[in-house]
Amino acid sequence: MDGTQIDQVRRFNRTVTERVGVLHGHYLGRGRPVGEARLLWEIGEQGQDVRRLRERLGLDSGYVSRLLRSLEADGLVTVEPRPRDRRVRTVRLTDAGRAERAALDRRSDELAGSLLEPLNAAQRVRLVAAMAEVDRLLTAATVALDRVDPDHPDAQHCLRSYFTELRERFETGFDPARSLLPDAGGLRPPHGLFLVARLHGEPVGCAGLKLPPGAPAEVKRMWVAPHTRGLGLGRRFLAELEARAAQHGFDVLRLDTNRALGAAIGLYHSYGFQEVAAFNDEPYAHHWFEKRITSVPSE
Amino acid sequence: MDGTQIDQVRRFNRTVTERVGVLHGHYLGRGRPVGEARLLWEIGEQGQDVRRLRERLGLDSGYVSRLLRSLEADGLVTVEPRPRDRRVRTVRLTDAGRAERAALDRRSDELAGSLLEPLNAAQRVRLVAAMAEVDRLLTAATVALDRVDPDHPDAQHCLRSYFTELRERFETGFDPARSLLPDAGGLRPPHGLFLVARLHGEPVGCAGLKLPPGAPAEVKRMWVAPHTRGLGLGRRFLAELEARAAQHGFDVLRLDTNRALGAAIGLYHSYGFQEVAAFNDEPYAHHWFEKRITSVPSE
DNA sequence: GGAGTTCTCTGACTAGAGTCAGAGAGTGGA
DNA sequence: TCCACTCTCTGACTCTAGTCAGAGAACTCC
Repeated sequence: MDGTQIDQVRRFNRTVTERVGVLHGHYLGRGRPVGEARLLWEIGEQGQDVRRLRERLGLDSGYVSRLLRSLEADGLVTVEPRPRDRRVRTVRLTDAGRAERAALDRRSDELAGSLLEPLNAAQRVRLVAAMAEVDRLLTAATVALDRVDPDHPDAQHCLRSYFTELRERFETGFDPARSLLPDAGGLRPPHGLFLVARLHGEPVGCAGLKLPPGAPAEVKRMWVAPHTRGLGLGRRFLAELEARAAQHGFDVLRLDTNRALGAAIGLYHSYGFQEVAAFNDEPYAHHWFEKRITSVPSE
Repeated sequence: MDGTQIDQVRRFNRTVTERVGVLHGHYLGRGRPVGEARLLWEIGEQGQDVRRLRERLGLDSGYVSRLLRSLEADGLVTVEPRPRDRRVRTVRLTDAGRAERAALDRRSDELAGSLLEPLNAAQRVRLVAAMAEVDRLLTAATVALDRVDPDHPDAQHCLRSYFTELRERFETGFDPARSLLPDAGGLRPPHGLFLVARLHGEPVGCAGLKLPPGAPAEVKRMWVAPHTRGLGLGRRFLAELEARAAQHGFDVLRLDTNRALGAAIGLYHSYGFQEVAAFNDEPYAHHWFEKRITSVPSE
């Protein structure tokens, strides 16, 4: 990361907060405090529990409560206890609330339009493409990789999605029972670990690592949610797993994969894996890969 | 401007205000209200008059005064009457103020760094390039074109810069006295007009239009400040002049230029001008261009 | 020297955006 | 049934970021 890059990022921040920020306050603020507008937005068409709103917006419970009272007084929302658990309260938009939300929506469109308006068609295309790129890369930078137990709900969610996808993509379908699965404890310390990637708290990918004593480390069950592909997450998982395997003193990382997973195979090649002879008899595998890594035993 | 573009701009706005905005408040806000920080920044190394600070930041005089009192109480600035006009007061940073400003600067760097930090080298390069593009195009969209009298200080500033540049770039140098200049009134109504481009209030370009009765309209003295080249300003000037000439009922737009101005010649070609035989005996011209335009007499 | 102007400052207010410490209703398990 | 816990709400504050209406000093022009 060099000084020129930092300077460019700072220039970008200044220009963007100036242009977008000023217009944002100007358009969206009209007549309604930003806090209320955000809330109105976050409630959505089907309503939300108050606690969830609080989490999503990261606000104090007292503050949210007060905002809701104000929206309620304006007739934009109704707040009712959830039948099953009457401590939890559910917020729903009234018709007036829906109308107000649509108005916000329109203003948001106007704001976007006013950024493009002074430009000619060619410039618009370039601006939008550059914005998409910035958007994608900033999003990528927001994804967090955390080690969790494979039984954690987020891990389970990813694994279910992973199996579903394999079932759809493998020519032969996929039955976890037929596959060489690590035993229950295989992906938790001390002989393994499991990572999930999260974007705004939602799980969007996973990867497991087997650390068998006396054998090479092995990547298992790497999966990235379709809507977050193209952010370089697969590569980041590999780098993280490689670093962790190295920390545990391993000097070879390997994995097997199915020929239907073309993008993954491309990734393994470009990340420095070499194709090797079959090192196991996984029935769903067509390719086996291996990479020498630099062991860095922790002291 | 289509819906997909609007959607992408909105996604961009959301991601950017989230990432940049959150970090902005977090980093820069530390210990000092944003208002004070902005002021500290705007004072700069050599100090500033209070009125100018007010203008630049667009703030109420009472508010600025109070912010200055607070900075003064913290020993960061000194405020003194200007010797020549004791109504105007000049703010200067103390050593402590300079240190505080440097700390803000560092935090700004950290903020920029924290956006890049989670990315790998290739992604950083792509992000920075995309940010530069967004920055450039949003800046382009901020430039305003206004009609002014050619004697207006902003117009004069541009014209002086224009002549200086011609003097440096023409093989033969440039002496306005030898050139075919429109007479004093030539670039003001009813037989002409003069435009300046302004970015944040600063003049960054100009272009004149002659509207001689019974002859084609003519572009004169088009100039764009070096630091704003590449924003499509030249093309925007031409489009604006063409539209205005058309409004006045002209159906041909022409201009002459010197062979040293390669970029301009490229622009004229790509904008639809055809090279024609010399239509005047301007001693500094090597190329003459003409474009048919659609006359739209105002009713 | 006086009138009108310019510039800055002070006092009095307002709105938004939160924070913090309970209170009270509701739930689940021993 | 009781106890601990969860969830939401209320009251009492705080801090920013302003706005508005003069007051008073300094300047300019006549």
